[in-house]
Amino acid sequence: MILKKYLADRILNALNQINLQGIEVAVDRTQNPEFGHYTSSVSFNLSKVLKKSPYEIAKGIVEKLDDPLGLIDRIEIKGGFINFFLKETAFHLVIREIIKERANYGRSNEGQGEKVQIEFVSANPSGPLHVGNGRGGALGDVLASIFEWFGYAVEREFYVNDVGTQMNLLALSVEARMKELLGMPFEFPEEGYHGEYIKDIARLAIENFGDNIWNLPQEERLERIKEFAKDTILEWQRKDLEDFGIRFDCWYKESTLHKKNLLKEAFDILKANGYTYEKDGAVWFASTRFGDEKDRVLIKSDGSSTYFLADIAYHLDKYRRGFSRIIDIWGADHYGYVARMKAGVEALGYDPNTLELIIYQIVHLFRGGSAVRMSKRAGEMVTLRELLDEVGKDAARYFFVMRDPNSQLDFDIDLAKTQSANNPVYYVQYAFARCCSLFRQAEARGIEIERMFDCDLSYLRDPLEIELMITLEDFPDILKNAFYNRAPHRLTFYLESLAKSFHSFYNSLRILQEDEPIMYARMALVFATQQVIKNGLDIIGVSAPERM
RNA sequence: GCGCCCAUAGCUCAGGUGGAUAGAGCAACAGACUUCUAAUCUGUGGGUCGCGGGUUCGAGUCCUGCUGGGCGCGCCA
Repeated sequence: MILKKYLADRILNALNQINLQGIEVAVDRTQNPEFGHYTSSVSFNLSKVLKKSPYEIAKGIVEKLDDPLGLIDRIEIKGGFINFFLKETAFHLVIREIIKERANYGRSNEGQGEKVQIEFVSANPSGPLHVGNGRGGALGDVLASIFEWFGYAVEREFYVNDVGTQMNLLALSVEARMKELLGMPFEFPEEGYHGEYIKDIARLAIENFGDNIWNLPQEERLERIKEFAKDTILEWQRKDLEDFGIRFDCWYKESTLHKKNLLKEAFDILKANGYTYEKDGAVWFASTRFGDEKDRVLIKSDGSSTYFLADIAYHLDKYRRGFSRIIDIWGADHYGYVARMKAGVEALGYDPNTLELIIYQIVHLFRGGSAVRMSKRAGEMVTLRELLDEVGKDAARYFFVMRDPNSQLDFDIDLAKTQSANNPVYYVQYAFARCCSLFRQAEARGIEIERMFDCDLSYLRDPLEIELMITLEDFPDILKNAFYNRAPHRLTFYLESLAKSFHSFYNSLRILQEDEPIMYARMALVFATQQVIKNGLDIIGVSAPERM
């Protein structure tokens, strides 16, 4: 980014001299070496305003262009594009920058410590996490890291729906399985949870409670079973997420909202603002006034509140906790709630633009080339735990963030498991391990590794070296791109291209050798590469193994 | 029926704010290890960017109408 920024600044400077301010200048990498290292198409954008041809404008800009650091070798104007050919010394600045910044290369403080909350996963405590939760988890966690890299104070939060009929159903389901295991007559609840894990909980519950539980009145017994089942499942989820590399700053329980009387408070605000009305014995929220398709019920005719009201209360609480930006990450099946949620916060009096809803599409698992069938109803979901046990944390995280959240994800379990070139995770990790191995080798040979930090980089001039340096230069830009577009997958694509660049370089140019000036310069390049791969993998939450 | 997402090479997918000849991985084929890790590299072939219009210097990208697939449209949670 330092080079692109430098060139953009040069153009801005030149535009200033012809009295043009506030223009957005983009400088990009080129696809074709014929067009130089970097290019800008500003002249096309200015052509309308200035009523001159792009070529004339480009010429005007180039005439006024300065080069205080002396990085530009030559400039060509082709069809209005301004093509920059840089001297090799320009790219050496990138290496210097990385050596200076190290683990901070790519960071920015533009968030200035602003408080941001990202809420994700938030699975119901009615069963183990499934693979869909894995995608939401990886996406949320990586986005959170990216926000941190941009200087935001990020809180990761998990919302626990520990209230409502589903919890009662859970208790009834477990109780039934307990009776079954004990050989007692039992009746399985109509809409109960059928998964095998219910039997596991039942087994644990029998162990935990002993025979005494059956002496309690049913209501109390179910209450105890409910608490036990919920805690057991939450513990499973917490453990799964930890093994998945995710640690939440806060597990926020819905029951807390009730204890703090926040549902009533939120309701009163909506009412006071005139957005509620009664109809058919229920109380409604006029969300259509904020663009929702239809109005929504807040309080049902039986007097109980809806899940939606709890959600409004929850968001009220989020704002009160001082977050200036709130991000909810939801699966595609929750898309229908986006409009009403936005309407909710707006009706509470907050700027709906500070609430961001990120929707990710569903995950399909593939094994042996065919889709793995899953049925939520029958409780036949592939759990996150099973996936983790099978493919490991690194592959799982990488694969989940590998795709645009807007696209459905085909997760190829076989591919994630292969320890070969086909697996992009290994490909990237291997590049890192190679760097490490090289420094081990250097150490074994008694090479004074430290000398690379202030060596003469002018020996880096091979096209493969230049290409690698240009790729390294790109990292902060890619990160910015991933940040602004909430698109972590751009990072995985970048890392693969960086690894590719490195492997090509490594394969055809000798690093450790007799010629010391060349050796140290190349070692510095390897060091920079190693650092950037590490930074990228850190953000994704994938390990960078020193040996493979 | 309505809303949203998706459609790019045989397969899986990249292609912020419109920029030059649309890219990568896999698969296929042909090559490269006495030398720093071959979990690597080099080369070849492969395309009506779902279809039709439109906007403009320029469209895979923006608008519009279709087609096909996914998700959602409860006083469920």
